[in-house]
Amino acid sequence: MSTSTENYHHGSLRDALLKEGIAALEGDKGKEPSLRELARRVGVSATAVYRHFPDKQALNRALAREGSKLLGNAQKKAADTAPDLPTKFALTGRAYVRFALAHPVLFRLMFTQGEPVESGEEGPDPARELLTDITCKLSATREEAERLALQAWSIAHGIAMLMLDGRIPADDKFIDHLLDTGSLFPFQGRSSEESP
Amino acid sequence: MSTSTENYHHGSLRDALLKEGIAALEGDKGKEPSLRELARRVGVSATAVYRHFPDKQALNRALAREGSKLLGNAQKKAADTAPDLPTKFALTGRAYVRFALAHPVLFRLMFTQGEPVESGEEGPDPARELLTDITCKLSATREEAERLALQAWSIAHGIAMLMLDGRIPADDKFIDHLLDTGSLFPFQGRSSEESP
DNA sequence: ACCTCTATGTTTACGGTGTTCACTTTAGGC
DNA sequence: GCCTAAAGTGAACACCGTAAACATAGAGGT
Repeated sequence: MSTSTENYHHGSLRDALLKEGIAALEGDKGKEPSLRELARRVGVSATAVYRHFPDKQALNRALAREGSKLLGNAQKKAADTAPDLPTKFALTGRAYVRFALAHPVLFRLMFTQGEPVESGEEGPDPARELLTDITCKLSATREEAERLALQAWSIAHGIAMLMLDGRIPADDKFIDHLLDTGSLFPFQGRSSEESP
Repeated sequence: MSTSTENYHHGSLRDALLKEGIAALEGDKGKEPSLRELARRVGVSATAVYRHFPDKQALNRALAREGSKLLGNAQKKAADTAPDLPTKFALTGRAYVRFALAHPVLFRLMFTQGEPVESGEEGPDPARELLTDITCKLSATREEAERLALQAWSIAHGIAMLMLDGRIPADDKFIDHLLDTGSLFPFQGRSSEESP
């Protein structure tokens, strides 16, 4: 009984906290759980958390990194279903916004608590890598690729945020309507259809 | 001595709270002040606040509305310096992002605490009105105008948020670089220069 | 002029939070 | 089989938002 769960001593508390933390963030409530609440859920005293994270912010950062992985996977999966690059590009953006709507609290946390731009340190953001990877193949110059990537990111992020904040109807069709920037990205045709 | 400040009994507490609240949000700290802290600053007991706002969220909403006015003014001022519509459009977007960078906490509050999309009720958002006003004149159909407005809003908002969250360098030149969406909006030329 | 009534502000209190500190337990290496 | 360092505990502190009961002052009718 020392393999995984059940016996927190030695081993699993940190993972258990992350797992329960993510689960809590997915919960219907629009609020992130408190440190104490989280400890309660996992059946441990509040202060035990401090054996694994220096403070709540560190916990949140870990959760945010977990979320980045999830987002990266979602986008990768979306991109893999696309036949050509332009479609990959479009589906990637759509997956981004959909992820935000599907995990609102986690998504917010990812950007509120994330690392402060000095990219190097932590594991590289997979979502960002995928994006620049695509735009590099789509653009002539490296400069244009970077600009394209950041502009696309901005649009998707803006749509996601405005929808999360209730400023724009969070409608699935509406996502596509807004993401279809027509002439902005010349390669982006009216080709691909809705995926299920 | 009953005209304005000095004697809170009868009159000015609500306004004083809003004023001090905005001031606190502008303060260097990246954190919104607590209810109690705010009351302390204004020299009143914590519970006195509840005579003017049902709860903290209501106070925040009032502050958010105040912020919207400020943003609206900033954009209007920016738009007024522009000779033609396309330039108005461009400068409006730029003013939006710059406002966010200049008042990060307030800007966040405006969208975190704002009314839930059912526009009607409160005073109409001046910034949004200005934007749709411009895009209506720029687009042929009403539909295209609305789409243009929301797409432009999304880009600006995305840039603002990503910069606030430290995902993108919050550089002044960079704002223009990203906001220049080239062919997206055909009318948008390379005409206008930097404003002081 | 008085008395009253209501709007405004105060004190006290409760449950919740993040975090610190001194302590106990426990698992694994010698 | 000890012993030590890692892992978990409980009490305590300073905050927070909010509720309830109380205090006061100022306007307005009589």
